[in-house]
Amino acid sequence: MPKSPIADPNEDYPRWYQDVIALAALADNGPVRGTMVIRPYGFAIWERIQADLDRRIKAAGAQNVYFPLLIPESYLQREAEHVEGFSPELAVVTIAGGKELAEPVVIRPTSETVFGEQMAKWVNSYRDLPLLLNQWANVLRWELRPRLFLRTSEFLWQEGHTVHASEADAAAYALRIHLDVYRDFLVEMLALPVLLGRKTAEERFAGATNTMTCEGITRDRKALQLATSHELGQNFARAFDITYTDESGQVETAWTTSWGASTRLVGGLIMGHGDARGLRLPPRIAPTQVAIVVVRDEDGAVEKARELGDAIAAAGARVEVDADTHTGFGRRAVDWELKGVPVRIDLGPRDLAAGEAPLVRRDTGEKRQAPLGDLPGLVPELLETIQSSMLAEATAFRDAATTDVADVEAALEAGREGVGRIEWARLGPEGERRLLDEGVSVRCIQRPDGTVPASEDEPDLLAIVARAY
RNA sequence: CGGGGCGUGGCGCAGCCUGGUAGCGCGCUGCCUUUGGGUGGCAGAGGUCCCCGGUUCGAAUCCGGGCGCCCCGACCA
Repeated sequence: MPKSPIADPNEDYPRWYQDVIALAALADNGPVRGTMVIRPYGFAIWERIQADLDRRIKAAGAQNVYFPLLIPESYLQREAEHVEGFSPELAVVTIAGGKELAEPVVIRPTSETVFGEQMAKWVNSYRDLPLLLNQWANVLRWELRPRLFLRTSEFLWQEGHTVHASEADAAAYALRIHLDVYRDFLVEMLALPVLLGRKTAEERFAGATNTMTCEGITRDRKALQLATSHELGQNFARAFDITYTDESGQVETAWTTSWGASTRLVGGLIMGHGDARGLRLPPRIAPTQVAIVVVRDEDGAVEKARELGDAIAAAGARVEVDADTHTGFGRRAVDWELKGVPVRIDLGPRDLAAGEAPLVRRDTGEKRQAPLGDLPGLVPELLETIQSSMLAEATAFRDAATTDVADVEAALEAGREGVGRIEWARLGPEGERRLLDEGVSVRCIQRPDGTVPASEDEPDLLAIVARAY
């Protein structure tokens, strides 16, 4: 058993994720409080997340655009709840070009307002609708308490902004994004089981009429909001005068939505799957899926490793050959574990002589001997096994952390320890505030079958309560 | 803003109480050794001890003032 450079997760969870992040060499703290420098390996993970999400967003019909970083302060002020929600965390530029600006500009905390202003110009007729836009951009929120990846002041995300002719159409589209883009991505790619539902009025996005969430569970049994979709009603359409002429010639106010997912997903991935030895990446998102570690450069092991690597790559896996033999084997083995690479193959003279090599799973640690010739056939299959096994493990973990309860005090207890599930009718806004006082929040309300309710007033709804990052 | 703590080679820290040549581990450079789970050895480079002022023959250490950072809580994707 090698010495683990990472703290025992059972000892001190709050420190643990920092260690996992830092030691796995994904990111550093930035030069300004709360900002973050993402290293090449961390960014490779993000790029795969971004590429897959982008593909799904386009499949849902949205187009990519790019909007300004700086927003006139007056834009924010047009929607009362929105300003109120974001004012405390705005960074405001008051001087530019050496002169005091007539009107300060804020660095975007989110772009509803600039999109609103512009979309009003682009929407004239019902024929222009729906208008489905998305942008990949960085935004800034001066957070009181930043945490690497989970809540940095500056973060990179995707924000979608859409305009619709009717409330029903807007609601349907927000839900479609929520399920087909976010939920499917989280489950299929990141192997993270998610709790779906609506936010309570207390937790809703500033300016939204409905906020939907995908809540993940971290290994320390806290909730983490991984993605959200908002129905904005006509709040922004009214504030920015987004109107259209309908088929009968009537001028109507439109309905808008917005939805986003950020670099927090990398944090969610780390927190959802990491263990005491570092990252564990689900194969579909892993930049490198297979590391072939050359033990010693003897008997042509390096060449053999490259040939094997090519053969496995040809079978469809992302392979890296580690021929850095002047670094000790143990150190390199630990490095690949830290980086969470799903499969490792050790190749040295002994294996070449025997014609078989150790095939090691990162998720379970399981090691088995496999004939070299079989590897190109075995590996892709093994990667899929790991992918589904990690989802099953995370799901079982979440279920084991979840307790059904029947009253507020029990919900508080369950929420402190993990996830509590209680009938929303029994909790209610008063119960919610009681929990909030103790650091436990209602993460979402959902139907008994786990689907997203159309309103808070449906019968039999359940509230999911937990501590949150 | 409330409560704790810390500023000493790149990183992590000791030294401070009781003033007297600035140390340790990791990392880095070179050579050798070892490579199958974080090898071992030899040699070496690298520091305005956060800043300003004071006390003193002498300050990383004592005194006064300032600045910065981290952790816990309140705000939040």
